[in-house]
Amino acid sequence: MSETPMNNDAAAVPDVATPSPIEPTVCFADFGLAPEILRALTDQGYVHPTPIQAQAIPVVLQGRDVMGAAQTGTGKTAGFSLPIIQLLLAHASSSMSPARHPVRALILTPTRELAVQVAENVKAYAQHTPLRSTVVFGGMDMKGQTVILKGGVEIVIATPGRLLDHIEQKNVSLGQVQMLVMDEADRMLDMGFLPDLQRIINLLPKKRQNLMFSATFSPEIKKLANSFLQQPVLIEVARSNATAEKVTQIVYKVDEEQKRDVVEFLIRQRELKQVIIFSNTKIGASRLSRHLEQTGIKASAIHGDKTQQERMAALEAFKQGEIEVLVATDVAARGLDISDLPCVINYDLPYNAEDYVHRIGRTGRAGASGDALSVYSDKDERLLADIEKLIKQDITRGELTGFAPRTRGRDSERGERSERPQRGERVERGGERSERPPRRFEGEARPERPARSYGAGPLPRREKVDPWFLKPYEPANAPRREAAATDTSNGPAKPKQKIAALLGGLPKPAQS
DNA sequence: AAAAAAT
Repeated sequence: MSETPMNNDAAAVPDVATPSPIEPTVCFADFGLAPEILRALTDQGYVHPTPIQAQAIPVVLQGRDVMGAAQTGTGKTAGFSLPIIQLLLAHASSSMSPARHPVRALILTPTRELAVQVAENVKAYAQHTPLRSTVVFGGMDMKGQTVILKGGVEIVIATPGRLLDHIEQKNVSLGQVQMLVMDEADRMLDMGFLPDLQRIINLLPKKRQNLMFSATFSPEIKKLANSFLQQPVLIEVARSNATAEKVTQIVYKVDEEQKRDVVEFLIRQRELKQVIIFSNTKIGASRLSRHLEQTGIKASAIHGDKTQQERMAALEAFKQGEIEVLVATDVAARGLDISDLPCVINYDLPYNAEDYVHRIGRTGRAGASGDALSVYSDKDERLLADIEKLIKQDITRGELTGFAPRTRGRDSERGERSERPQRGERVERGGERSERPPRRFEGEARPERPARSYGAGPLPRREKVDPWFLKPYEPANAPRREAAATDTSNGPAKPKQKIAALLGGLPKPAQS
């Protein structure tokens, strides 16, 4: 409910149309929220809180720390931002002076997109209040962010790295922060943000309210919670590893080379107009997206090699319905506010079984039904077994009735050619794509490839290229991030092993 | 074995 619904048409049912039948009907008006906040909620047509909101809002208003187990789409964002706004409102200043607008609430998120979404929600909820909020994240010019920070804001939503950058440059001070939110804390640990988190937390006043949200409860998360939450109230909405019951899951076993065509077939057969396809690799996402476009399906890729502008443009185009297919890496698996999709497709089975749950959590939300389709091949049997073990259910094996594997004559050459990574090939830019007519490479050399890349003569036979070769060269002995290492006595992203040490020298469990 | 994030 806090999350903006995908379909904004008037006929769309609000996320929370049906309050739990056991509970008496609760309204936002029952929480004693300020009229300005209720007005913002009314503006958006929200009346009834989701379960997590109903639980979290009163607890946060009491000033208690919270450990929340909830995924995106449960209304978590409103669950913490509404009471935060309410609490800050009690001492809001209407003065224009920056000094009167110190940062009082800090919300940290693992990914940039999530930060933007949370910020949009906060802004909407606080629109009738004098509270100011802003979002800071990497990949964008610092200047605009700096101006806003220096102007004074009460609520900052940030990804950790860029926030530290601003702190170091004295663009922002966190000495007055009263409330800290760590959203998707498990994800932040996975991504090696712990050292950054520690540095940020060290800059906050000791006396503050802490809210931590996590989709899973690994031992690491529990340690983190113990280290900085004070007698937290545990709020749990749905079991973290439970798959939504309304999601119909089907897996299709196909030849590895056919995955692409099968995905295309599924999109056409089901006439999918809003679907996310997950790929395990950035390059795979780009290629599949390009292939779909060549077959006339409006598609775009989103992953970490895209510029921030491209990522935001793709997301927006998808939300607007300008593109039908968003091919994504796991940048979009969690947190991203793309929900209520009728269908999600796994082009690759995720290496982490848990990610499967997160991926298919994009569909079948709020009582709606959804389909999660996956294609896999022989070599993925193990991954599938892991997934089924985690979700404790067998997934239906689907039959591809009507799918005609392409018997390619010379056509196969085109297929292979466009699939192979080209030397010097870059991830395609979002902008030029729409203007580019579908192209075929009927065996001819791509015009833009410089001939000297391969020297004179026929193209060398290309063996199966490992995409990692296409990464920029990094000397193995480069003294990477040494400064950061000395600073925190912790290197970069070495999550699991270092966590115990960071959390205060807990005795290591005796195991190898 | 990959991806995400500060540059």
